[in-house]
Amino acid sequence: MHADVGAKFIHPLQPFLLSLAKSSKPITLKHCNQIHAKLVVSQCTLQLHLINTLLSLYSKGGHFRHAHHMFDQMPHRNVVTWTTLISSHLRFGSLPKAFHMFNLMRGTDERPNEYTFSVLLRACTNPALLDVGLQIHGVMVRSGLERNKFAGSSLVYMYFNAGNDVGDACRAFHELLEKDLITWNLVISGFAKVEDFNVVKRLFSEMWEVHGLKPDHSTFVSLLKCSSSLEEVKQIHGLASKFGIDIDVVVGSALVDLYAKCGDINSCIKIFDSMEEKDNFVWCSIISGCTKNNRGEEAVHFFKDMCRQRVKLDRHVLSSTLKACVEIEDLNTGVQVHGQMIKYGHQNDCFVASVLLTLYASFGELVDAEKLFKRIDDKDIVAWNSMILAYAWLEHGSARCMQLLQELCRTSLQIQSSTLVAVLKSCDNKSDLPAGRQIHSLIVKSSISYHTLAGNALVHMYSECREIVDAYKAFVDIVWKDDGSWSSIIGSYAQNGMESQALELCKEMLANGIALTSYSLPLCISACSQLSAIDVGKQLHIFVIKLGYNHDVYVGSSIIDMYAKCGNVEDSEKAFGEQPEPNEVIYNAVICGYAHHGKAQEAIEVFDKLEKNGLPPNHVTFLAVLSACSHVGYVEDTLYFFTLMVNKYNINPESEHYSCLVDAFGRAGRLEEAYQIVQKDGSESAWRSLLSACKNHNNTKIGEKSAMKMIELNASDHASYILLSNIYNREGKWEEALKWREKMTKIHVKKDPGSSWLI
DNA sequence: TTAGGGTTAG
Repeated sequence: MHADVGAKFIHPLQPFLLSLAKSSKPITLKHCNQIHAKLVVSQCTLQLHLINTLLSLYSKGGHFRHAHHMFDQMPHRNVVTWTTLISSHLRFGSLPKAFHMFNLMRGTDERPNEYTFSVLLRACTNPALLDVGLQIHGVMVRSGLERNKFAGSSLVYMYFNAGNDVGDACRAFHELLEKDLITWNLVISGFAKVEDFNVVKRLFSEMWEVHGLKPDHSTFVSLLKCSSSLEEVKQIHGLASKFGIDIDVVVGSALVDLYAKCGDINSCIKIFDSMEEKDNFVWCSIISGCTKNNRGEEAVHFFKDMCRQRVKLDRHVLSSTLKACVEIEDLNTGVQVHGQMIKYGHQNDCFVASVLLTLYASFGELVDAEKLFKRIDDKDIVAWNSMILAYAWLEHGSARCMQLLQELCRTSLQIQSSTLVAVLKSCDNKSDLPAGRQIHSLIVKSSISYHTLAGNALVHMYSECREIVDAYKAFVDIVWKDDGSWSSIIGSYAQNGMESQALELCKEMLANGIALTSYSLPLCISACSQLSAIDVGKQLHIFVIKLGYNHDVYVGSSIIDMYAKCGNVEDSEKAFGEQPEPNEVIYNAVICGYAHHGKAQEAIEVFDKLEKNGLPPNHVTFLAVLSACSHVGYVEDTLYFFTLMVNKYNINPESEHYSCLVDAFGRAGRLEEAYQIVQKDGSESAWRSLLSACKNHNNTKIGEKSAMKMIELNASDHASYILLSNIYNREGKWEEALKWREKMTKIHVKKDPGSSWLI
């Protein structure tokens, strides 16, 4: 005779202990020890129900070793003691120890009850543990607890999550002797996970209308989980309001998330604002919801609100905010978030650090990105992908990408197709072709070559490496060609001098039922520009209007450029005038057009307009306006814009900018000044401009220097030899002239035959 | 006294 001698007697500590056990707050070790001491002092250590409660307090507070130690010291144990400790092992993540305990228990007189089975089955919720779950099911049948409400509903849960057939879960559900709300919710959630909206709706009606069980927040969350359209979300939202559950923090959070996924950001914000209680989930949902709907600024705004309200930030909120910073290119807020990461101890968290790494890398802060990557605690495949992508953005980053890929192969992580796609992005130069081919073979080996994304990346890589035949082969291999696949191959042809073939592919794409998009349209339109194919260009322009892409800046700028290059300045101007919100790319296109047509005055006027609209001109804008001015011999204007670029806009002049300046001075015959400028830059193109000016102004002295320099920089360029020999010819220095012509033949440099053609 | 369902991030 032993245990629970005072079981019927209610000890003064019991209500207190129970209230602690029911509380959701974890209890400190000190507090647990104090209670333990009180039980010892009041000689209650033989009252098993009190000791069991204390055991569960130790376990729930995370004081696992103390719980285990206490268990070892206990002279008497009942089924509750064993179940509590098994649950404690599972809470701590040790499945083998939990099952070991279960086996030890079966060696005693204590029989497992419905709670014991429930705890064990809850641990078997992944397919790898289905066998274990089946064994427990067998033991349960022998215990006669299979149809028990608790044990049986855990069986339903196990089959939904670990099983491969919802039929097993349904059978377990129908066998149950008693079904409560939680049991119904389990089966509804099970079908919601497999996105069977019709079954979910039928179960919902049966539960409420036939069995009279009132749905709760959990039921609605499952209903929301499998709704896919805005209409369905609105329906469920209405139903939840009827039951008065729409204000629940969990349902509200799910609603915010789903409205965002359906693109109805206004409803999201409305629900968010109406919620009295806001937890981290809902803050995270609103922040990521805004980001998903291209409202990154608002996402950042919500984050700052959250900080002002001194809400504790978790890893979900931090990573969502950082994602918004990446989208809107907001480094300042990103740095603030970094501060908060350190404050809350999340600086080495994989989810958070991976996005911060991407943000730093996108601003070229590679050292910071690398530091973050090195410190990430348990790097997962996404963290590796982020770092590979960071290297891929670098110029000549392929070697580092390949090195990282090798390191990754040495880990136990499974490489994803996105990993290889990231490495392929770094192969953007002819010299990267061997690396690109290596990745191609890896893609074939890992049988993802038929994946659309991997195939598109291969086409793009071969195109960047100027291997058009291989690009086309990779394109042919893609089983499901999407808009991206077609755009990649059209771009590949258009950018490698095969514009008419690009337009043929465009026709083929349309015949295959793939519509023109904002990606493929600019490529096709610019192919027309190169070919001066104004008729096709006009047809594409009609498509643009029909499909509603006329306000897209990429499409718009390609149209402006196409008309200008085809010689139709009026239509180019008209297309410009139709842009509601022109950005700098649109302005650049029109300025370039004027430059092509020698309309310097108009180019300058558009430049002024751009500045007045508060848009920052970039290096392309300056190249356009400088070339417009230099072509017509506006020396002072060219100099003015060059100075403006350097002094006001802090743009470092590139060789092309210097060449324009040299060209302007050269055309005006101010060759000494031009010569001074060329020496500042020293590029081939600047010397070329100077040489051609010398030829036009018969300047032998500087011309000779320029040609020599040109030959030194590029010995295989025929132009310098010819220009030099022409200069000597004009001077009457025939022998010199002949010498340079002979030199040219010797090193197999031949003058390109001139060519011109029109469609 | 032990147990079961739900929402968020890269």
